[in-house]
Amino acid sequence: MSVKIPRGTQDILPGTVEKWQYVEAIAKKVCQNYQYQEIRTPIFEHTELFQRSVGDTTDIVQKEMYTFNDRGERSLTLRPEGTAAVVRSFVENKMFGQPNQPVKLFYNGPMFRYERPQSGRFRQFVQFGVEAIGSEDPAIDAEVLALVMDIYQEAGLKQIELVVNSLGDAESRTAHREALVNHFEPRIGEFCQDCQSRLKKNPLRILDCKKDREHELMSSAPSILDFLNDYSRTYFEKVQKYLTDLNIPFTVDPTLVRGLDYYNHTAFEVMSKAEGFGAITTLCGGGRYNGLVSQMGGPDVPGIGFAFSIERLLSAIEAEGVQLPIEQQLDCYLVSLGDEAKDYTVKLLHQLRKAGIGAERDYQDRKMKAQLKSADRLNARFVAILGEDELNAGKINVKDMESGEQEEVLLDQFIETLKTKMGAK
RNA sequence: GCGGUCGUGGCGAAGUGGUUAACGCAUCGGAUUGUGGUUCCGACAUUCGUGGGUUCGAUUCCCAUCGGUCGCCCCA
Repeated sequence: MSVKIPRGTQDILPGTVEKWQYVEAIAKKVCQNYQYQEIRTPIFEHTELFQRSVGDTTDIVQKEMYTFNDRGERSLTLRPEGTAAVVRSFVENKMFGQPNQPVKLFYNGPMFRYERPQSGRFRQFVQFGVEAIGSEDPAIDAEVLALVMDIYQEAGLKQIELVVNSLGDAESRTAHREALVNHFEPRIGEFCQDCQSRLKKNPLRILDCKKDREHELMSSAPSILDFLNDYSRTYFEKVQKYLTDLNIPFTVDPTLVRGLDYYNHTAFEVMSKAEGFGAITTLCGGGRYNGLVSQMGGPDVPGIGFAFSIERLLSAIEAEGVQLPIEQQLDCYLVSLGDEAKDYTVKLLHQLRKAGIGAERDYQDRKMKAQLKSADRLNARFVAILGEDELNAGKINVKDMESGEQEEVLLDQFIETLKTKMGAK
């Protein structure tokens, strides 16, 4: 049996790759408008980087990492997310010393998680992400949120929802967590298995359990928003004010949790509301990570960022029925008949291309009818037909595939004529 | 890590324990010795994911395995 593609990975073939190029170009363009610059970091990092930043107890670190030892017995890991590496690079390259702060970066590249594939989930997937490191101004939070919503809007998505929450600082979170445990623990036996394990791991998750949604303890559970200290609350209110000023619709969801340890204060998700999108509706996740930079050995500078997967963006585009303007077109298809003409076509084709004209020919030695069929399939605007008769007369037939009109021109004037015709259209 | 479901030509998709595995699309050839997108005719799976078992005989039944797909945990 032949070797097949590894589980959870995919080939992106011509016909589909154009969609990727299109949305990636949009994302880069929007980042340029917001003055974010691209950063490229390695596909793999020292395992320790993710253990320390993402968190030892998270699912990502505990069961989803592609970890291996290299020949020097170093433990390396294919990156499961982007923020850790960007922060590592920020510290390692001393970007905190650059004149313009915050440092505003974006990245686009493959991430790897060992999981069972399902709708919207792969083992290798591409994340486009943004990080703004070095500012703790609610305005930068709003900017980052505006940025991602801009990308989705430019991509044509309408049925999306921005959900925000504040996780507060470490102090607020600890107090809230304690309150949650106290609230649920006495009657945790009435909840599902998942919730029972959530109580210790991440009690906040109990709140968005699908099975125990109706339990009376749910609605009476303490909200994180009641545990925010003055600074956290004011900060969150300012972020919301700015979003409102920017006319960016959003909803506050006090049960919104982020899966990685380093988040605090502003946390957010963008969800798709499109019909039939599948069980996983999160398109984008992000939040603030004050403290991560210092934890990685840098100065105590704050940061905020997000990441979305191109796969899910494209799924959302498909679910909403958005048509991307990526029609392929060919300027000129060269039809040749007879050995002499075919030989001549080699040169002519090259001349066309050098003149900036997209050109193609037949390499299967097929009949004229079949060559025209190919031209049609390639969506050729013009076809140039060169047979023995034309060649002997120093001429070539130029056919407009839309009107069907055909004109015989001198070979010497062929390229100029074609350019004129193309410009006229 | 757990569960549902599926696995037949390039694609979509019928089908049966038994000598030739429907059909549609696509492709290629011809009708039209040099003119496309329409039409007509013709060609196109020693083979039914892989391995094993039951059987006189399996693509069809059973088991295992791999993979797709959908869901759970979790997440982009």
